[in-house]
Amino acid sequence: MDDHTGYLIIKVAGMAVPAFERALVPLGLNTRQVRVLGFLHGESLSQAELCARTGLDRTTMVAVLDELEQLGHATRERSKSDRRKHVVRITRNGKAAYAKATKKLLRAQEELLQPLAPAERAQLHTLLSRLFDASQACAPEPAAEAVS
Amino acid sequence: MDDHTGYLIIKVAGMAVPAFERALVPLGLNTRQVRVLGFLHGESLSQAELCARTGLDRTTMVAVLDELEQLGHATRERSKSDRRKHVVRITRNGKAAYAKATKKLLRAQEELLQPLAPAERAQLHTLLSRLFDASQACAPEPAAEAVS
DNA sequence: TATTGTTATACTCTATAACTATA
DNA sequence: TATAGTTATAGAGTATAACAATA
Repeated sequence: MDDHTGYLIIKVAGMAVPAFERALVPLGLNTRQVRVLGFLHGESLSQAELCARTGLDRTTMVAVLDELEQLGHATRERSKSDRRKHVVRITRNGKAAYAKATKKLLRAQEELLQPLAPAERAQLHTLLSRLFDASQACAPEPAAEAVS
Repeated sequence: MDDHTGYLIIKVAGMAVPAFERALVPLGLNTRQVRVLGFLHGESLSQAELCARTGLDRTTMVAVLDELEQLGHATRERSKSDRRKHVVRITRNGKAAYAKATKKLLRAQEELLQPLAPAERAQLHTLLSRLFDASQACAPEPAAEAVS
């Protein structure tokens, strides 16, 4: 069973996940927090919209935003147009942290892919993209809108 | 961040894991059980040796073997040479179940890799092998011996 | 004293349901 | 009635420690 491609994918991912988590430890962040910050980089979103984009459920999102707020990387305030919603914004500190995190993650990825030549990395990327895109084509999600 | 290779690997693995688990549902098995059965296919091993090969810890192994024993796929008996050890053997039923499971997993893999042409699948396999082997070369584990 | 298998415990993740406030 | 956010709770999964039997 160990020589199957599907098993290899899972094994390599099993190496990647802790590598990325480790890379963020010096910043006091985890990958979930960085992922949420990434979606806030360009626009402010409600928690429900963040859930739709990240795939996290709303109870998890509450915890992640509690953490990001405490770190000073994001803020929550009531929406003026719909007072049920919280507008989540990334702070200046949050943007700086996200930039640092991106660099750390890229370096971790470099290390992970180091056994491959540049052309091979591009090949791998293309092949994985094809697999991922094919699965996304099956279950299309409507994009969420930004909020004021 | 979504366009990074490391993230793609994790995403594709996130598709593969539930696909494999789903493929085994009709057999009443999970991937962990099948993985353990695979190591028993050729030889009988103690629980500690199974742990060394599968990477599962010994408390988890107890639970997995309880399940396999109840399903009639494996047996435990005390080793004659060292009465602390349990010799774990796969049964005839267990071998049959493992054969069926392997077919199911292969079919699930076929489906997962269906977006790629045969040559591309081979390419993907080679690239992932290189990444996996490189990581294994860093942390070599001594192989466990069989037991009577 | 160390090792094997076992049990008990705790801790993390995740999923569900219930509650509030707003619409 | 439905939605957004929150809280509480229960379940699976995993890791740690303690224990009995054996070496």
